Amino acid sequence: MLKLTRKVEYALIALRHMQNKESRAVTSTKEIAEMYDIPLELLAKTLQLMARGGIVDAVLGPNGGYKIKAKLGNINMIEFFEKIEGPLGLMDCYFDSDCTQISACNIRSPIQKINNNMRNMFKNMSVDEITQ
Amino acid sequence: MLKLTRKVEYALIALRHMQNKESRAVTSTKEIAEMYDIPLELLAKTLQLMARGGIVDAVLGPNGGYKIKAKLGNINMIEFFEKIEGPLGLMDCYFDSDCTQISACNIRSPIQKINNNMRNMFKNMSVDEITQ
DNA sequence: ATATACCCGACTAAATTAGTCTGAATTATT
DNA sequence: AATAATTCAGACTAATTTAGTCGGGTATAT
Repeated sequence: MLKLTRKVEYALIALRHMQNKESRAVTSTKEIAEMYDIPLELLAKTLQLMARGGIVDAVLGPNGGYKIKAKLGNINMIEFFEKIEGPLGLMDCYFDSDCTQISACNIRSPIQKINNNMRNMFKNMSVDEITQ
Repeated sequence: MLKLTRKVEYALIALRHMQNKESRAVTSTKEIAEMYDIPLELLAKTLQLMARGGIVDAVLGPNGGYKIKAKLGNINMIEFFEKIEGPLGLMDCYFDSDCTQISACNIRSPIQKINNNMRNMFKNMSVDEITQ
């Protein structure tokens, strides 16, 4: 419970790696995958997610790759997580809520407290705090 | 990612339910399972975990059940989670660390920051803040 | 005695996450 | 123009984790 996924880990590793290069430089998926021993296809997918999310820019063709586009100090961890994994909440009843138990449930609002606390914590943390 | 498990939910529901009774009263697994439409066997297991963890007391025999034993204000959420789910960390490398990537990993210590922040948040939250 | 409740561990099923594969589109280089 | 290196996209399979079930035990009020 309460674990990050590999995709998030890989995304952070990739960003941290790119951050140590000059801003013009482009980094290929392969370079990162080999350096950190990460499955190439999976890393590719997370880089694509970051590209769609506007975090990095993709450069096509040979000698292509990615470079950081966004100001990482302006992206908080909730935004980051959600770009990569989708909506974030401690339990499902915040999304689909087709939970049959919901009418009887006595912890909905109390749980919201935990949820809010957690979201606030991550909202107050920017990506570059982690990657820098 | 970052989800609570059902066992934790069920445990909180059960505690909240018991907290609204007089302290002598005993509550059976069945009563809670029916009231909140929770699978009986699974709820039984989480109540057993709480009993082992000293959070509740079990009363055997007919008319038996559970009652709250610990001062819920003195139990923080990390302790609570760990009694029910075992060791808690955002990624596995804090426990087993037979991760082959670990030597190259560039985010170990940065991730520890997130991890600590999260643990601190939950450490500063007591169970009765949720159940009350 | 018997029935009701907790205890415990092994087992199965479902859901989620991790990882793979296949085929396409783009473009620098030759 | 052909080739090779790269990203893009989605379907697929495998592994892991979580959820839930089952069977057999122990304690005890009646």
